[in-house]
Amino acid sequence: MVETEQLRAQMIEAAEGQLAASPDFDIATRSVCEAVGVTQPVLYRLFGDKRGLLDAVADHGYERYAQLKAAQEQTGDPVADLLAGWDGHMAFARDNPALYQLMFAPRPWSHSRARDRVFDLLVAALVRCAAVGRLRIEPRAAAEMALAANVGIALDHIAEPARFDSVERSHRLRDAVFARVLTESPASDAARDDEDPVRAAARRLRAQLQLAAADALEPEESALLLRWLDRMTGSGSR
Amino acid sequence: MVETEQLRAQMIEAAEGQLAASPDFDIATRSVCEAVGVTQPVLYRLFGDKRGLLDAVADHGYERYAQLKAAQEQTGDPVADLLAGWDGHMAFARDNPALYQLMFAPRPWSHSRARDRVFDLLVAALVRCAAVGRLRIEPRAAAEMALAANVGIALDHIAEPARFDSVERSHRLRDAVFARVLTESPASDAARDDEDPVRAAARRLRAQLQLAAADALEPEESALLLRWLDRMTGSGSR
DNA sequence: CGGTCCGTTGTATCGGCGATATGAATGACT
DNA sequence: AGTCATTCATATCGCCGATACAACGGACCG
Repeated sequence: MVETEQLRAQMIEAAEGQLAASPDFDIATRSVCEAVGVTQPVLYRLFGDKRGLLDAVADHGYERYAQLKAAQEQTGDPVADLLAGWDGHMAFARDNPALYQLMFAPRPWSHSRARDRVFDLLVAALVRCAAVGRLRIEPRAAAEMALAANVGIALDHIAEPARFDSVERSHRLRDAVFARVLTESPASDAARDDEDPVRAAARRLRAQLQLAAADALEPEESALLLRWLDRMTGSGSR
Repeated sequence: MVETEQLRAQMIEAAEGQLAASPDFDIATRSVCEAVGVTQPVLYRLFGDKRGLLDAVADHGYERYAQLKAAQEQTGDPVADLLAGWDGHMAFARDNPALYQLMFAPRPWSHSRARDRVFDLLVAALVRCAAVGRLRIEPRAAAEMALAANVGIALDHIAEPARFDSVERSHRLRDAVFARVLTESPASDAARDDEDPVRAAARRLRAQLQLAAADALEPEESALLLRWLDRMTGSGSR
């Protein structure tokens, strides 16, 4: 039944369109079914219930989000990519406010992993920064900070789109977060004065290993090495 | 008609209680009316529609928020009050997730000014910091950054309460924002440059310990540490 | 003191919603 | 060709937000 998958896609697309058009950020299952010419039980067979449909819409929103990110993160400088990623996130929220809220605002009983996948995308971008020695803290901790701040300012902007200095506000918060997350200059000198240089070197090696596995080591050896590096860098958060 | 205002308060209280108990962060007007023994038209006369009721609940939530803030922001150090305000905001979100989302998540056509009043509270706290020369940027710009970041990490925490290092995450973002917002040391102090960094760090750690106890230390150890920090920061300058 | 008028309340109901039971229809497999 | 499982459409249920309407009650005025 390939047609089933096409029908799923059609209903998700219709739901997303109606969600973007709806002023109250909500849709009716009846309306979605009528838009694609099927009856309600079809929806409940394909998605379980309304929440299942919304989860599918949120996951589909991640697909477009990932495409937008993949289309623009191609610079050689990972730090520039990171800053551009913040602005791209804001642009996505501005262009799809209802979908954005569906993806990033807490919904009870939501099974959508859209936010986690965006988190993983951000972690990858931060690991690329760590590989060139520009990251000061663990990538996952940095991603938690940056994503939370980005979502916060984006929801703020959705709630009050009348503000004129929204870009400046966004950049002020962005720079504040990344000033604490990133190092000032390219770490040709890897050692910061107030930190253990051994620890910094270990962190950099771990980032490199996350980007590309070490060919010279067996998988078991790599796993043990990563555990050692975790202990050396004191990463409490998984 | 004083009874009208009492009825309003009763309905708001009932709505807030049912909102906190409801797992889907939603309430039914019928249920609220039954809880206080009135019929539905009464609700629509007092609040206009369901959104009016929710706006009233959000504004009432601000009252409790303001009481919580007024109860704890009484230290002499405005910077310590600011940091404590961040943690108090997180505690409010943790204890009232549904109410918090009602107050701070974007709701279409919402006329509640709860968020703006919280913003004003934050501006006032930042102005007090500026009064002692600790603020680097304009209070309103600083409040926009801090509130957006605080809401972002709070909503993140509501969505995934299973995280264990939530306090560390919150403090990381908090420190990142305020590091850009605040100056390192009192600007009125002429000898700012030759201030002992150890003393500054000790002062900062003492402020941290006043906000939240150190989990890694025993109570006796924390007490001894506080005495040491008092000696390190006490005499000498200001 | 009594009548009229206006605001308030309760009853009943409307239209829409999410979700589902149930019989008809379709297609595959034996 | 017949049987069975799957899928679909009709009809419906229960709940919700919101409202029309008439009965009730008190205030004001003659």
